[in-house]
Amino acid sequence: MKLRIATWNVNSVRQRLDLVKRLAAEKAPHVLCLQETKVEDKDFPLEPFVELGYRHILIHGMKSYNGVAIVSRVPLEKGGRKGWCGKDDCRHVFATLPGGIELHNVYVPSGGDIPDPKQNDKFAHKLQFMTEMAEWGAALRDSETRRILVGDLNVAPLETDVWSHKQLLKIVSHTPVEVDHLSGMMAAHGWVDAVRHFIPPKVRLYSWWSYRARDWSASDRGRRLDHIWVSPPLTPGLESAEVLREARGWETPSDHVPVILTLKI
DNA sequence: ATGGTCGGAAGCCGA
Repeated sequence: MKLRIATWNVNSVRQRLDLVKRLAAEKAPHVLCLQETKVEDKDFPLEPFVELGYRHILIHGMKSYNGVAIVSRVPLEKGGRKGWCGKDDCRHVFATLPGGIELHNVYVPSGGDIPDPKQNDKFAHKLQFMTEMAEWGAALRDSETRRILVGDLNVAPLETDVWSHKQLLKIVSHTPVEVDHLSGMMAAHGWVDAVRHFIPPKVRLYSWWSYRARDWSASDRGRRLDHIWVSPPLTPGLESAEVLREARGWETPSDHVPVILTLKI
C-alpha cells in the first residue's frame, strides 16, 4: 500500500484545528505528526481528529510549551514517549505503523538566541539533545529495520535551506556547530533525508517563515527546519515528497508548513 | 543594528 505521512509544527493545535481539517481534505495523509501542540493531554481536542478519520491517537503534551502527537488513520502499535537530557518536556512520541515501520516524531529544542552553549543554557540543551539522539540512533542501527524520523528539528542544514547562508551563519538554526550535530545525528543511524531525495540540494527549500515579516512571501526569508528522514531499507519505496509552502498563506497560519512524504510499504 | 508577531499563560516567556 501507499502510505502518506505529514509532519507539521502547528504552534498550538487548538488554534489550528480548521487548518488541520484543510490539510486532511487537500492532502489526506494517513498519518499526521504534530509538534508544538501546547496542550496538556487531558485537554487535547480528540474529537475533531476522530471526525477526520484519525482514530488512532498518541499524545504527549504539557501546559503552554512543546507537545507532540501522532494521529493516524491506520493502526498504531507499540506506542511510547521518550525523554531526553534528563527531562520529559514532551518532545518525542513514537509508534509502530502497519508493516512494522517504526515512526518517531520529534521536536528538537529551538536553542534560544545566543549560539554559545556557555552563555546560553537553551543552546547547550539543543546540542545535548542532538548528541543524545545521535547515540540513540547509533545504538539502533541495523540493516533491516524500516524506521522514519520526522519533526521540527530546528536546524536548517544546507546552504539552500536558508534565505542567506552568509547572513545566518551566526544565527541559531544554521550555525556550523548545529549543522555538525545534525549531520552527526544523521550519520550515526544512516538516516536518509527523504525530502532532499526528491528536491535536489541546489534548490532552495524552506518550511518556516517568521511571523515578524511584513510580507513573508515577498521577503521570503525562510528556513527549512522541518524534516522527514528514513532508514535505508525504506529508500526503494520512496515515491514523492512535498513542502506545502502555500499553507503559510492560509488564514491564521502556523509559522511552519506541513512536510509530506509518500512511500510504498 | 534593531525590531518586527504569534500563543499561552498570567501580569511575561518562549518561539
